[in-house]
Amino acid sequence: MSNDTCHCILLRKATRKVSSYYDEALAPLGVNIGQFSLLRNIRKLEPVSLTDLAHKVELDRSTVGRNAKVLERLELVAIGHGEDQREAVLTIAPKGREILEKGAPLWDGVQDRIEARLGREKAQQLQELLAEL
Amino acid sequence: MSNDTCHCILLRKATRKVSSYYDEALAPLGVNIGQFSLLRNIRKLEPVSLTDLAHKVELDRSTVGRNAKVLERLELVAIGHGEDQREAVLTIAPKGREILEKGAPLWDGVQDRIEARLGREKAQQLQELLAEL
DNA sequence: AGTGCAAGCGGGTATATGCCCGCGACCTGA
DNA sequence: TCAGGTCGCGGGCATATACCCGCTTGCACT
Repeated sequence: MSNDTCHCILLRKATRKVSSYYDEALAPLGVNIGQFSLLRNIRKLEPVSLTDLAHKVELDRSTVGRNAKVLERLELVAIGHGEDQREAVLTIAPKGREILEKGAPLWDGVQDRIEARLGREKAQQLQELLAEL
Repeated sequence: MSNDTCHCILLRKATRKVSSYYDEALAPLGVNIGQFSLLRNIRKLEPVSLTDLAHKVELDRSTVGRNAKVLERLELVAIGHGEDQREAVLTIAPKGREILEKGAPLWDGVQDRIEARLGREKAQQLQELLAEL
C-alpha cells in the first residue's frame, strides 16, 4: 500500500514518464533531454569549467564530466583547457549550436503539451511544489 | 532560462533530492528506497514472477531482474523456479521480512517529514499532479 | 626555492533504467 | 510428433548519478 503513496517512488515514476516525452520529441536530433538541457546550460555559461557547470546544474562533477564527454563525442561540445591546466573548459561546437536551435521548438512543443494537459495554474503549482521539496 | 522551467529537469532534481531523504533514513538497514519499495511490492505479490512484478511496478523487466538480483545477493529475497521452468519466482527471505519491519517506521518518518514540510493538502496535491503527468 | 595543502579531474564501483538480442522452455495446429 | 510461434529471462549496450581515491597542477607560506 505504502508504495502507492511513497513520494519518492511516485516522483521517480513521473520523472521516467516525463523524460520519455522530451526524449521522444528530441529523438530526431539524436539527443535526449538530459543532453539538451546540459547543452543549454553550457551555452549560458561558456566558457565554463566542469566544476562550475556541475554547481550550476546541481549534479556531481563526475556526472557532468561523463555527460559532457558524450556531448564531445557527438561533436556538440568542445572540451579544452583553460590557463589553469587543471581546468577542463567547455564550449559549444557549431553542431551544438545547430542542435540548440533545432531543439528549441521541439522542447517548446513538449513543454506546451504538458502545460496544456495540466492547465497553466496546475503546471505552475507543480513547479512550486517540486521546489519546496 | 528554459532550463529552470523544464518540467523534466525539475522533476529529476526533485527526485534526486527526495530519494536522498529516504536513502539516508534507510541507510542503517543497508538498503535504499528503490530496494525497500521493491521488497514491499514483492511481499504483496509473492510468490511472483519477474514479468508480473515488472508490470506491477511499471518498470522494464530487465531492470527489475537486475534489482531483484541485488536483493538476492543481500539475502533479502529468494529467486527460485516455478513449474514453468522459464519463470523466476521471487519470495521474501527471512532477512527480507526483518528489513521490511525495521524499515517501516523509518519510511514513515521520512514520509511524515515531507508532508509536514509541505502541508497535508499540498502533499496530496503533489501526488495528484504527478499522477496527471 | 621547497614543502605542504588545496583544487580540478579521471576513473573505478555501484545502482537505476530502457531497449534489444539470443536462448531455452512451452504450446498449438497440422 | 514436429515445426513454428510465443513466452520468460539473462546479458550486452547506453545513459544517468553518486561517492571515493589517486594524480597533476597551483599556490601560498616559510
